Amino acid sequence: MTRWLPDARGRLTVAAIALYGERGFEQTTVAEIAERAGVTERTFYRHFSDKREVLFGGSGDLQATVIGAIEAAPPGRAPIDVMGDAMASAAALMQPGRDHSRGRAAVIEANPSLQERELLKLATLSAASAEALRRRGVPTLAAAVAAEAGVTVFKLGFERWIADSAAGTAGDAAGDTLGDTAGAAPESGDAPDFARCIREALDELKALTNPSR
Amino acid sequence: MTRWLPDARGRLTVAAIALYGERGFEQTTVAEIAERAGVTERTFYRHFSDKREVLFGGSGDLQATVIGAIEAAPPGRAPIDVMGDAMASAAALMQPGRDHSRGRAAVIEANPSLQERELLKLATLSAASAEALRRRGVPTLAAAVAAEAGVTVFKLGFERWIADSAAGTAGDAAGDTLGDTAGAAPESGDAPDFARCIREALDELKALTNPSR
DNA sequence: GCATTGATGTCAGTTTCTGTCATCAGGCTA
DNA sequence: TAGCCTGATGACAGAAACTGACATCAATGC
Repeated sequence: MTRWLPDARGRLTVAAIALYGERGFEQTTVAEIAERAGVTERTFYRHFSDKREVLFGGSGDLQATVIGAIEAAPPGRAPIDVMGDAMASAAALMQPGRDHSRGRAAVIEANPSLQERELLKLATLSAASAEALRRRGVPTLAAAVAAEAGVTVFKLGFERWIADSAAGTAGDAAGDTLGDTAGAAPESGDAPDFARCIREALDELKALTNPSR
Repeated sequence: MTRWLPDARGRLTVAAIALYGERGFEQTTVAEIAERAGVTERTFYRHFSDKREVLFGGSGDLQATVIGAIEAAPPGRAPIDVMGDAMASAAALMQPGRDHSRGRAAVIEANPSLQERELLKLATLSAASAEALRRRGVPTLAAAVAAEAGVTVFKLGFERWIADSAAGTAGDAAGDTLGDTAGAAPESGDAPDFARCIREALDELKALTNPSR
């Protein structure tokens, strides 16, 4: 007979996201999260370093995927394309969890203190990616710039992936804060493909820095 | 007769930086900062939203300078150069406070929670810069990318400006984590010029994204 | 003179986060 | 089977970060 229900960490994550969404991050106490998950407040802090970290439990996996993809890239490939491919492969893993990602992003967007944490995670990812590129022989500055570009592409692609396309019926183009409406949703009503969003963002970034051809 | 000593905010800032440097950020309590500044803890929180914010009191001025420079730039100038000039003009204002900046940077580098705050400030600066570029007629995506590049250049230039060149006698080249030793210090023993560091970083970034010529 | 204002003090209270020790199911070994 | 770890959790105390409410009183303006 088990002494406790399994996967306390998972229950804490679910409870936290639900409560943050229902009543807001600041209006939720750790004690409430713990209670809904059926554990003690102390147990929350054994699984997560603080109240924000519970929203970023997947960042380790994300980084591992990206770094692995960089290391597995063919030797001759340009750094920026290595980054693009790596981000696209991470995106593919996230594709099934689009609803989860949307809810999470909405919570983060509403709270500067969560944005801080997200920026730190992305900066860490960028630094680790640059280091991985360097191990492939890319010079220091070029590696840092390519890694930063890759993270930027990830952000841009994520925004498009998450953007409310085909939420209701067809023809809803309101709330498009990014200027032009993108493709990336072949059939109206389907969820857009994250990896494709990233590749599109990368192409546009390339066109921008190399307008001649 | 004045009821309180003037400039409580300034005294709090000085006290905080001193204590954070002496015994570390986490080992310092707000009560200690307030005591050294001759005020109560409550007054600290009237001037700064939290314990970290006291290190970022100048970020408002920095952003105002950058945005002002963007708006004052000649109409035809390329967005990336507008950003470079804007960052250089902000750098000029910071030049006299190099020692202060170094101490502050050391404290931030040692504390992830302060790095978070710094990343948020820089992201805010980037977003505001992009908005200012957009008001000049730069398309949305190009504005965002140029602004991001400008902030990156600021970071790179700052690292070089702060790097320990000519601390003791001549010929000390240890601790150079950035690969090649930069110029930017015409006479050995002088503090490097921040604006020049930024222009150099910008030139290298340009060379990187446009290797052909 | 006198009311108003604004920066600060005072104090109680909530919440976040940490250190420490106790508990006890499951697994391992004799 | 008995007995000893181990690891995850509970229980509890406490420091420190922050907040809200009200009081104080020099300076300012009428």
